[in-house]
Amino acid sequence: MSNPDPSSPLRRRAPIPKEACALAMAAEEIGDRWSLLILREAFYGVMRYDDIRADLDIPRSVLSDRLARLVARGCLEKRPYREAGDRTRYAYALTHKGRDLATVLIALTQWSETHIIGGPGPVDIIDRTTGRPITAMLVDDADQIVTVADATWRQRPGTNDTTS
Amino acid sequence: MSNPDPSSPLRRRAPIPKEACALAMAAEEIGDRWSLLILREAFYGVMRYDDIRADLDIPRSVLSDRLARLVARGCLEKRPYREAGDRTRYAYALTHKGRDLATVLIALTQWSETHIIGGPGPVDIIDRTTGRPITAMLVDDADQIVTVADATWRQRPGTNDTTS
DNA sequence: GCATCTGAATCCATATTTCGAACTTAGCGT
DNA sequence: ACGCTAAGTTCGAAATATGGATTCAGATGC
Repeated sequence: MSNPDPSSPLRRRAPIPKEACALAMAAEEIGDRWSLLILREAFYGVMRYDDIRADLDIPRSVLSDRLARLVARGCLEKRPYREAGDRTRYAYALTHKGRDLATVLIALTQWSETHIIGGPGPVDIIDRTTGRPITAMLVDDADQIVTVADATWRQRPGTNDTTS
Repeated sequence: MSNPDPSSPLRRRAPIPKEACALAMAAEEIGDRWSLLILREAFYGVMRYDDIRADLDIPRSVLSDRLARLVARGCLEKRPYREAGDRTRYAYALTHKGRDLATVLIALTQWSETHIIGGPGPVDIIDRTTGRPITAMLVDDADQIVTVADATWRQRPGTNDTTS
Protein backbone atom coordinates (compact mmCIF):
# COMPACT_ATOMS: atom_id res chain seq x y z
CA MET A 1 0.00 0.00 0.00
CA SER A 2 2.91 2.32 -0.74
CA ASN A 3 3.12 4.14 -4.00
CA PRO A 4 2.68 1.71 -6.87
CA ASP A 5 5.61 3.16 -8.79
CA PRO A 6 8.44 4.27 -6.52
CA SER A 7 10.04 6.20 -9.40
CA SER A 8 7.15 8.69 -9.51
CA PRO A 9 6.68 9.31 -5.81
CA LEU A 10 4.29 12.17 -6.27
CA ARG A 11 0.66 11.62 -7.14
CA ARG A 12 -1.60 14.61 -7.61
CA ARG A 13 -4.86 12.89 -6.82
CA ALA A 14 -5.92 9.80 -4.91
CA PRO A 15 -7.07 6.99 -7.23
CA ILE A 16 -10.58 7.30 -5.82
CA PRO A 17 -12.45 10.19 -4.26
CA LYS A 18 -13.06 9.90 -0.56
CA GLU A 19 -16.81 9.56 -1.16
CA ALA A 20 -16.17 6.15 -2.75
CA CYS A 21 -13.37 5.10 -0.42
CA ALA A 22 -14.04 2.22 1.93
CA LEU A 23 -11.45 3.54 4.34
CA ALA A 24 -13.03 6.98 4.40
CA MET A 25 -16.42 5.46 5.21
CA ALA A 26 -14.92 3.43 8.02
CA ALA A 27 -13.28 6.58 9.36
CA GLU A 28 -16.72 8.21 9.42
CA GLU A 29 -18.10 5.38 11.53
CA ILE A 30 -15.39 4.84 14.10
CA GLY A 31 -12.78 7.53 13.43
CA ASP A 32 -13.28 9.74 16.44
CA ARG A 33 -11.56 9.96 19.78
CA TRP A 34 -14.20 8.06 21.75
CA SER A 35 -15.70 5.40 19.50
CA LEU A 36 -12.46 3.43 19.34
CA LEU A 37 -12.15 3.53 23.12
CA ILE A 38 -15.76 2.44 23.59
CA LEU A 39 -15.16 -0.49 21.25
CA ARG A 40 -12.05 -1.31 23.26
CA GLU A 41 -14.24 -1.58 26.35
CA ALA A 42 -16.65 -3.84 24.50
CA PHE A 43 -13.84 -6.16 23.47
CA TYR A 44 -12.74 -6.37 27.08
CA GLY A 45 -16.30 -7.25 28.06
CA VAL A 46 -17.13 -3.95 29.74
CA MET A 47 -20.63 -3.41 28.41
CA ARG A 48 -22.55 -1.28 30.90
CA TYR A 49 -23.04 2.42 30.59
CA ASP A 50 -21.68 3.45 33.95
CA ASP A 51 -18.80 0.98 33.79
CA ILE A 52 -17.68 2.33 30.44
CA ARG A 53 -18.05 5.81 31.78
CA ALA A 54 -15.93 5.05 34.84
CA ASP A 55 -13.19 3.40 32.75
CA LEU A 56 -12.98 6.10 30.12
CA ASP A 57 -13.98 9.16 32.12
CA ILE A 58 -16.18 10.28 29.24
CA PRO A 59 -18.96 12.87 29.61
CA ARG A 60 -22.39 11.27 29.84
CA SER A 61 -23.80 13.19 26.92
CA VAL A 62 -20.96 12.10 24.66
CA LEU A 63 -21.18 8.48 25.79
CA SER A 64 -24.94 8.40 25.14
CA ASP A 65 -24.38 9.91 21.71
CA ARG A 66 -21.59 7.50 20.75
CA LEU A 67 -23.39 4.42 22.02
CA ALA A 68 -26.50 5.40 20.07
CA ARG A 69 -24.39 5.96 16.97
CA LEU A 70 -22.55 2.64 17.30
CA VAL A 71 -25.88 0.87 17.79
CA ALA A 72 -27.38 2.67 14.80
CA ARG A 73 -24.40 1.67 12.66
CA GLY A 74 -24.70 -1.92 13.83
CA CYS A 75 -21.39 -2.20 15.68
CA LEU A 76 -23.05 -2.67 19.07
CA GLU A 77 -26.44 -3.98 20.12
CA LYS A 78 -28.46 -3.18 23.20
CA ARG A 79 -28.96 -6.49 24.92
CA PRO A 80 -31.27 -6.94 27.91
CA TYR A 81 -29.93 -8.89 30.87
CA ARG A 82 -30.83 -9.27 34.52
CA GLU A 83 -28.79 -10.17 37.53
CA ALA A 84 -30.27 -12.02 40.50
CA GLY A 85 -32.78 -9.87 42.38
CA ASP A 86 -32.21 -6.93 40.14
CA ARG A 87 -34.19 -5.32 37.41
CA THR A 88 -33.66 -5.82 33.71
CA ARG A 89 -30.81 -3.76 32.38
CA TYR A 90 -29.23 -3.26 29.01
CA ALA A 91 -25.69 -4.01 28.03
CA TYR A 92 -23.99 -2.85 24.88
CA ALA A 93 -22.61 -5.97 23.24
CA LEU A 94 -20.54 -6.35 20.10
CA THR A 95 -22.44 -7.44 17.03
CA HIS A 96 -20.81 -9.60 14.38
CA LYS A 97 -19.87 -6.39 12.60
CA GLY A 98 -18.32 -4.96 15.74
CA ARG A 99 -16.44 -8.14 16.58
CA ASP A 100 -14.94 -8.13 13.10
CA LEU A 101 -13.11 -4.96 14.05
CA ALA A 102 -10.83 -7.12 16.20
CA THR A 103 -8.26 -7.38 13.42
CA VAL A 104 -8.12 -3.59 13.20
CA LEU A 105 -7.86 -3.10 16.95
CA ILE A 106 -5.19 -5.79 17.29
CA ALA A 107 -3.17 -4.30 14.43
CA LEU A 108 -3.47 -0.86 15.96
CA THR A 109 -2.43 -2.16 19.36
CA GLN A 110 0.63 -3.81 17.85
CA TRP A 111 1.55 -0.66 16.00
CA SER A 112 1.33 1.30 19.21
CA GLU A 113 3.46 -1.22 21.09
CA THR A 114 6.12 -1.03 18.38
CA HIS A 115 6.10 2.70 17.67
CA ILE A 116 4.69 4.45 20.73
CA ILE A 117 5.25 2.29 23.79
CA GLY A 118 8.38 0.64 22.42
CA GLY A 119 7.74 -2.71 24.03
CA PRO A 120 5.05 -5.26 24.82
CA GLY A 121 1.87 -3.86 26.34
CA PRO A 122 0.11 -5.13 29.45
CA VAL A 123 -2.28 -7.42 27.57
CA ASP A 124 -1.48 -10.35 25.26
CA ILE A 125 -3.74 -11.44 22.45
CA ILE A 126 -3.88 -15.22 22.30
CA ASP A 127 -5.76 -18.06 20.65
CA ARG A 128 -8.62 -19.12 22.91
CA THR A 129 -8.05 -22.84 22.31
CA THR A 130 -4.32 -23.22 21.67
CA GLY A 131 -3.10 -20.41 23.90
CA ARG A 132 -0.66 -19.28 21.22
CA PRO A 133 0.01 -15.56 20.84
CA ILE A 134 -1.77 -13.93 17.92
CA THR A 135 -0.71 -11.03 15.71
CA ALA A 136 -2.32 -9.20 12.80
CA MET A 137 -0.38 -9.71 9.57
CA LEU A 138 -0.66 -9.23 5.83
CA VAL A 139 -1.26 -12.50 4.01
CA ASP A 140 -1.58 -13.26 0.30
CA ASP A 141 -4.16 -15.56 -1.27
CA ALA A 142 -1.82 -18.55 -0.87
CA ASP A 143 -1.65 -17.84 2.88
CA GLN A 144 1.91 -16.63 2.57
CA ILE A 145 2.82 -13.86 4.99
CA VAL A 146 4.06 -10.71 3.26
CA THR A 147 5.69 -7.61 4.68
CA VAL A 148 4.23 -4.11 4.70
CA ALA A 149 6.88 -3.07 2.17
CA ASP A 150 5.56 -5.68 -0.29
CA ALA A 151 2.06 -4.27 -0.23
CA THR A 152 0.92 -1.90 -2.93
CA TRP A 153 -2.41 -1.06 -4.52
CA ARG A 154 -4.02 -1.30 -7.92
CA GLN A 155 -7.14 0.21 -9.41
CA ARG A 156 -9.66 -2.59 -9.61
CA PRO A 157 -10.52 -3.58 -13.19
CA GLY A 158 -13.82 -2.04 -14.21
CA THR A 159 -13.44 0.90 -11.85
CA ASN A 160 -12.74 4.17 -13.54
CA ASP A 161 -9.93 6.23 -12.15
CA THR A 162 -11.24 9.69 -11.35
CA THR A 163 -7.72 11.14 -11.31
CA SER A 164 -7.58 14.06 -13.68
CA MET B 1 -10.16 -10.42 21.69
CA SER B 2 -13.67 -11.21 22.88
CA ASN B 3 -14.39 -11.82 26.50
CA PRO B 4 -11.97 -14.36 27.90
CA ASP B 5 -14.71 -16.30 29.65
CA PRO B 6 -17.94 -16.35 27.66
CA SER B 7 -19.85 -17.58 30.73
CA SER B 8 -19.27 -14.30 32.58
CA PRO B 9 -20.00 -11.84 29.80
CA LEU B 10 -19.97 -8.83 32.04
CA ARG B 11 -16.77 -7.25 33.22
CA ARG B 12 -16.96 -4.23 35.46
CA ARG B 13 -13.57 -2.77 34.59
CA ALA B 14 -11.14 -3.07 31.70
CA PRO B 15 -8.06 -5.13 32.59
CA ILE B 16 -5.91 -2.03 32.19
CA PRO B 17 -6.67 1.67 32.57
CA LYS B 18 -6.72 3.63 29.36
CA GLU B 19 -3.62 5.54 30.42
CA ALA B 20 -1.58 2.34 30.07
CA CYS B 21 -3.42 1.04 27.02
CA ALA B 22 -1.51 0.85 23.76
CA LEU B 23 -4.74 1.13 21.82
CA ALA B 24 -5.78 4.26 23.68
CA MET B 25 -2.43 5.89 22.92
CA ALA B 26 -2.76 5.04 19.24
CA ALA B 27 -6.25 6.52 19.28
CA GLU B 28 -4.76 9.73 20.64
CA GLU B 29 -2.31 9.92 17.76
CA ILE B 30 -4.45 9.04 14.78
CA GLY B 31 -7.99 8.64 16.10
CA ASP B 32 -9.60 11.74 14.70
CA ARG B 33 -11.67 12.33 11.61
CA TRP B 34 -8.88 13.83 9.51
CA SER B 35 -5.62 12.12 10.46
CA LEU B 36 -6.72 8.77 9.07
CA LEU B 37 -7.75 10.40 5.80
CA ILE B 38 -4.46 12.29 5.54
CA LEU B 39 -2.58 9.03 6.05
CA ARG B 40 -4.75 7.47 3.37
CA GLU B 41 -3.54 10.18 0.97
CA ALA B 42 0.05 9.50 1.96
CA PHE B 43 -0.36 5.79 1.23
CA TYR B 44 -1.73 6.64 -2.20
CA GLY B 45 1.29 8.87 -2.80
CA VAL B 46 -0.54 12.19 -2.54
CA MET B 47 1.94 14.17 -0.49
CA ARG B 48 1.53 17.85 -1.28
CA TYR B 49 -0.45 20.26 0.81
CA ASP B 50 -2.78 21.55 -1.86
CA ASP B 51 -3.27 18.12 -3.40
CA ILE B 52 -4.31 16.66 -0.08
CA ARG B 53 -6.55 19.63 0.46
CA ALA B 54 -8.23 19.23 -2.91
CA ASP B 55 -8.79 15.49 -2.40
CA LEU B 56 -10.16 15.75 1.10
CA ASP B 57 -11.80 19.16 1.02
CA ILE B 58 -10.32 19.92 4.42
CA PRO B 59 -10.00 23.48 5.79
CA ARG B 60 -6.47 24.80 5.44
CA SER B 61 -6.08 25.56 9.11
CA VAL B 62 -7.06 22.02 10.09
CA LEU B 63 -4.78 20.49 7.46
CA SER B 64 -1.83 22.56 8.68
CA ASP B 65 -2.54 21.50 12.23
CA ARG B 66 -2.87 17.79 11.42
CA LEU B 67 0.21 17.70 9.21
CA ALA B 68 2.27 19.37 11.92
CA ARG B 69 0.93 16.91 14.47
CA LEU B 70 1.63 13.87 12.30
CA VAL B 71 5.16 15.16 11.65
CA ALA B 72 5.69 15.81 15.36
CA ARG B 73 4.53 12.28 16.18
CA GLY B 74 6.85 10.83 13.53
CA CYS B 75 4.21 9.41 11.19
CA LEU B 76 5.07 11.80 8.36
CA GLU B 77 8.22 13.70 7.46
CA LYS B 78 8.60 16.95 5.58
CA ARG B 79 10.76 16.14 2.62
CA PRO B 80 12.13 18.82 0.26
CA TYR B 81 11.78 18.24 -3.47
CA ARG B 82 11.94 20.38 -6.58
CA GLU B 83 10.43 19.98 -9.99
CA ALA B 84 12.09 21.32 -13.15
CA GLY B 85 12.09 25.12 -13.25
CA ASP B 86 10.25 25.40 -10.00
CA ARG B 87 11.27 26.32 -6.51
CA THR B 88 11.95 23.89 -3.70
CA ARG B 89 8.81 22.59 -2.07
CA TYR B 90 8.02 20.19 0.71
CA ALA B 91 6.14 16.94 0.50
CA TYR B 92 4.76 15.00 3.45
CA ALA B 93 6.06 11.46 3.13
CA LEU B 94 5.39 8.43 5.27
CA THR B 95 8.08 7.54 7.75
CA HIS B 96 8.76 3.95 8.72
CA LYS B 97 6.34 4.43 11.59
CA GLY B 98 3.68 5.79 9.27
CA ARG B 99 4.17 3.04 6.71
CA ASP B 100 3.71 0.45 9.42
CA LEU B 101 0.13 1.62 9.76
CA ALA B 102 -0.58 -0.14 6.46
CA THR B 103 -1.79 -3.27 8.26
CA VAL B 104 -4.29 -1.17 10.21
CA LEU B 105 -5.50 0.72 7.15
CA ILE B 106 -5.82 -2.46 5.10
CA ALA B 107 -7.73 -4.21 7.89
CA LEU B 108 -10.02 -1.22 8.23
CA THR B 109 -10.59 -1.07 4.48
CA GLN B 110 -11.51 -4.75 4.43
CA TRP B 111 -13.88 -4.30 7.34
CA SER B 112 -15.57 -1.47 5.52
CA GLU B 113 -15.89 -3.49 2.32
CA THR B 114 -17.47 -6.36 4.24
CA HIS B 115 -19.72 -4.44 6.60
CA ILE B 116 -20.38 -1.03 5.07
CA ILE B 117 -20.00 -1.24 1.30
CA GLY B 118 -21.00 -4.89 1.12
CA GLY B 119 -18.66 -5.77 -1.71
CA PRO B 120 -15.20 -5.20 -3.11
CA GLY B 121 -14.03 -1.60 -3.14
CA PRO B 122 -12.49 0.25 -6.08
CA VAL B 123 -8.89 -0.48 -5.08
CA ASP B 124 -7.18 -3.85 -4.63
CA ILE B 125 -4.26 -4.36 -2.30
CA ILE B 126 -1.72 -6.65 -3.93
CA ASP B 127 1.82 -7.91 -3.48
CA ARG B 128 4.21 -5.66 -5.39
CA THR B 129 6.27 -8.55 -6.72
CA THR B 130 3.87 -11.47 -7.06
CA GLY B 131 0.74 -9.50 -7.89
CA ARG B 132 -1.28 -11.67 -5.51
CA PRO B 133 -4.10 -10.03 -3.55
CA ILE B 134 -3.28 -9.29 0.07
CA THR B 135 -5.50 -9.26 3.13
CA ALA B 136 -4.93 -8.49 6.80
CA MET B 137 -5.43 -11.57 8.98
CA LEU B 138 -4.83 -12.85 12.48
CA VAL B 139 -1.94 -15.31 12.62
CA ASP B 140 -0.51 -17.31 15.51
CA ASP B 141 3.16 -17.78 16.28
CA ALA B 142 3.27 -20.89 14.08
CA ASP B 143 1.99 -18.81 11.17
CA GLN B 144 -1.40 -20.51 11.33
CA ILE B 145 -4.30 -18.28 10.38
CA VAL B 146 -6.92 -17.99 13.11
CA THR B 147 -10.39 -16.48 13.05
CA VAL B 148 -11.53 -13.44 14.95
CA ALA B 149 -13.69 -15.71 17.12
CA ASP B 150 -10.57 -17.60 18.27
CA ALA B 151 -8.89 -14.47 19.53
CA THR B 152 -9.05 -13.58 23.20
CA TRP B 153 -6.80 -11.71 25.58
CA ARG B 154 -4.82 -12.43 28.70
CA GLN B 155 -3.22 -10.20 31.27
CA ARG B 156 0.49 -10.34 30.61
CA PRO B 157 2.46 -12.09 33.38
CA GLY B 158 4.08 -9.51 35.62
CA THR B 159 1.46 -6.91 34.92
CA ASN B 160 -0.85 -6.19 37.79
CA ASP B 161 -4.52 -6.10 37.00
CA THR B 162 -5.91 -2.81 38.22
CA THR B 163 -9.45 -4.17 38.18
CA SER B 164 -11.05 -3.61 41.55
C1' DG C 1 -49.22 3.33 48.00
C1' DC C 2 -45.13 6.13 48.60
C1' DA C 3 -40.40 7.33 49.25
C1' DT C 4 -35.89 5.91 47.80
C1' DC C 5 -32.07 4.16 45.20
C1' DT C 6 -29.54 3.55 40.95
C1' DG C 7 -28.38 3.15 36.11
C1' DA C 8 -29.31 5.69 32.10
C1' DA C 9 -30.01 9.61 29.81
C1' DT C 10 -31.02 14.63 28.91
C1' DC C 11 -30.30 19.67 29.62
C1' DC C 12 -27.68 23.66 29.94
C1' DA C 13 -23.96 27.00 30.13
C1' DT C 14 -19.15 27.28 29.07
C1' DA C 15 -14.97 26.01 26.57
C1' DT C 16 -12.82 24.12 22.68
C1' DT C 17 -12.58 22.82 17.88
C1' DT C 18 -13.88 23.31 13.21
C1' DC C 19 -15.22 25.83 9.26
C1' DG C 20 -14.74 28.96 5.30
C1' DA C 21 -12.97 32.90 3.57
C1' DA C 22 -9.66 36.38 3.39
C1' DC C 23 -5.10 37.52 4.03
C1' DT C 24 0.20 36.74 4.20
C1' DT C 25 4.56 34.74 2.79
C1' DA C 26 8.28 32.90 -0.14
C1' DG C 27 10.43 32.01 -4.20
C1' DC C 28 10.18 31.66 -9.28
C1' DG C 29 9.61 33.52 -14.13
C1' DT C 30 9.21 37.56 -17.01
C1' DA D 1 9.79 45.23 -10.11
C1' DC D 2 5.67 42.66 -10.85
C1' DG D 3 2.61 38.98 -10.95
C1' DC D 4 1.84 34.12 -10.03
C1' DT D 5 1.21 30.20 -7.08
C1' DA D 6 1.86 26.73 -3.32
C1' DA D 7 1.71 26.86 1.37
C1' DG D 8 0.51 28.69 5.40
C1' DT D 9 -1.96 32.12 9.08
C1' DT D 10 -5.53 34.64 10.85
C1' DC D 11 -10.18 35.50 12.26
C1' DG D 12 -15.26 35.59 13.16
C1' DA D 13 -19.08 32.38 12.98
C1' DA D 14 -20.82 27.77 13.55
C1' DA D 15 -20.57 23.28 15.43
C1' DT D 16 -19.08 20.09 18.99
C1' DA D 17 -17.26 18.72 23.49
C1' DT D 18 -17.20 19.26 28.38
C1' DG D 19 -18.80 19.02 33.29
C1' DG D 20 -22.48 19.61 36.31
C1' DA D 21 -27.35 19.52 37.47
C1' DT D 22 -31.56 17.58 36.48
C1' DT D 23 -34.84 14.11 34.88
C1' DC D 24 -36.60 9.52 34.13
C1' DA D 25 -37.81 4.69 34.89
C1' DG D 26 -37.89 0.46 37.17
C1' DA D 27 -36.99 -2.11 41.41
C1' DT D 28 -36.81 -2.35 46.41
C1' DG D 29 -38.09 -1.11 51.21
C1' DC D 30 -41.52 0.64 54.42
